[in-house]
Amino acid sequence: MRFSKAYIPTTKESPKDAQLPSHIYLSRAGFVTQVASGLYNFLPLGKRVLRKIETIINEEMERSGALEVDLSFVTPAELWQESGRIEKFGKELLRFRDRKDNLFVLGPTHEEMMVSIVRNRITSYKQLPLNVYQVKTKFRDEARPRFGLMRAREFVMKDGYSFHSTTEDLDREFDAMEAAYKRILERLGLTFRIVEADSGAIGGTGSKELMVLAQSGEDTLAVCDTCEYGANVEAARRAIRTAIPEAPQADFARFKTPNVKSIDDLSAFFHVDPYYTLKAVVMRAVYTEGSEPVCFFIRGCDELQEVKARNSVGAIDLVDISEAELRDIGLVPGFMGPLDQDKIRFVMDNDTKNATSMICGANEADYHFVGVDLSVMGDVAFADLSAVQAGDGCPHCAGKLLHTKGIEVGHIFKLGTVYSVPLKAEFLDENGRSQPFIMGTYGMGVSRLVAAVIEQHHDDKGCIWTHATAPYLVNVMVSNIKEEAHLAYAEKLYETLGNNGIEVILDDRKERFGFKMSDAELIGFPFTVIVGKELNNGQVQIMVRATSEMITVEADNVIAKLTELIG
RNA sequence: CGGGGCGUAGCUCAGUAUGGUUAGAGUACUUGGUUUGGGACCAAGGGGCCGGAGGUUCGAGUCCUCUCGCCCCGACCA
Repeated sequence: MRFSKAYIPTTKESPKDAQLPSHIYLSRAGFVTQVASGLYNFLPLGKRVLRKIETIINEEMERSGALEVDLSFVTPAELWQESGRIEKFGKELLRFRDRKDNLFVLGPTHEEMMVSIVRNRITSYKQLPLNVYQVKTKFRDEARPRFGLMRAREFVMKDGYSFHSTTEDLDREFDAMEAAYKRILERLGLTFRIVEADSGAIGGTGSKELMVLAQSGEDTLAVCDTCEYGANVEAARRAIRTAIPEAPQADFARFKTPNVKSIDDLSAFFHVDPYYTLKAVVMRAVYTEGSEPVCFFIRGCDELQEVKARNSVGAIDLVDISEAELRDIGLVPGFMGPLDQDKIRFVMDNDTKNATSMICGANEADYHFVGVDLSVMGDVAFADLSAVQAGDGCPHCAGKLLHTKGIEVGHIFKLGTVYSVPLKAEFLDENGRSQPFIMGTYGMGVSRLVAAVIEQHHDDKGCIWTHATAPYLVNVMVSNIKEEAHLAYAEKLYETLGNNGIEVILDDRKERFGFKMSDAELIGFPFTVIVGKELNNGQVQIMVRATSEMITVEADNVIAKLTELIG
């Protein structure tokens, strides 16, 4: 491609709405333009990057035996009514009617459609397993699209679905998909972690997220500094604590603690480590039908992890509750404890099981119990409720957990029969009995990956594409096109590189050196060959974008050097 | 969906508190000339329903009401 013939509208100014590096640079360098909230146009460069990612995904899917399909973007609403998700998705589903007044939705994901193409066609265990996928535009009418391509309403996703007759076979495929996804991200040149994720309300038996590590990531991860363990904080576990503060000496007693309400107050009042205090957090748990207040007890040194708390009671949501409401129930804010407490449902953190020497509220204004032995609690609900903190021990090795930020670019999920049962998608097993398909689902955000590459690879000058994602690997830049010898050399180099299968662009624009250099850096081609005045000495320079290195090479040795650099 | 902010040239923004020449700058664009290794300079041009509707006024980019759009924080996000 010749730059002079290309359509690459670069700008000096960033769009005022852009915040993230990926959004700023992808706009400034002419990869995308915004159309409306959460809607983007891909210009020629952006489209090339998108296609490169898709190609790698397709190659790895082919390699792992998955079959590509392409399902209708517009899907009949009946399918969504059948699965019950039309209510669950709510306003995120963009609905509309056709001329015959039939209701349709734009597909936000394709579980229903995928099940529909398989059911009644795959009817025997002999036809299983099956793994089908597509790379397709999706639409979710997000309440708040943001961060450019990172959270758009219209986006490109690879979504795959596998169908199995046994959970063992699902496990095998799940592992195969994890390996395939890992290869895809490695080929793209990204630094990532595969982490354990919250399976959430959808149930299923396991899910993992693929997280591209970047400061701007929306998810917080707990990762081990020694082994491969990593988890979304929503699902992170930690080793049983070994460094335990010295226990306070106290017999069980009811102690007057006037106006001592917070953990800090309590800890200061008794000169005791917060580890030995019990924190009460009351929230209203909202269920599909109805709601109730629930009290979660954790150690004073811990923080409640809301997703874990929500899962522990099977709620779909937890909302804050006012002190006035607590009083109405008969609770005493600041002095709540689990002993002799029958006003509301409560759940205790696993780490409080059999805890001794504890201080907790006495459910009476200005009184706490000290020297509490929680093993007396016996048969109450325990669950993992607390948030993993930086420095906590890894559950798999002796390492420490650290917090880091990640961009969720993939999510693989063991669905089990969550969709096949309501959609009545069944096959006959070896014994001639009808069974629902056991399913897995494997998603990857293709357009989000475009942004993720830049979030992870940029500097203050612009994009730094990895070799596999670059719109063009080599930019041949003619410093001054009026120098006929320079232009002629560049033309020849451009042609030769192209003939050698290297994706190359020739910057033959009638612009000045600085202008073209800035564009090369903003766009982020991995290598720019500068053909300019050095050519008079028989030399050219290669700028390596990632390192800003300038390599001077003999003019007739450029291809060899580039080949070496590309590796 | 709650809270906050912003809509003026292709883009980035002044101008709006206190209504009053022909609505500005930078950049981008067109033409001519000079320049040519880090977003050049000179000159001459084109480009605006001041988001939209209604109102107040002799007069509205500016004041009032309504509306639409976009961004940020939060809630939400199989």
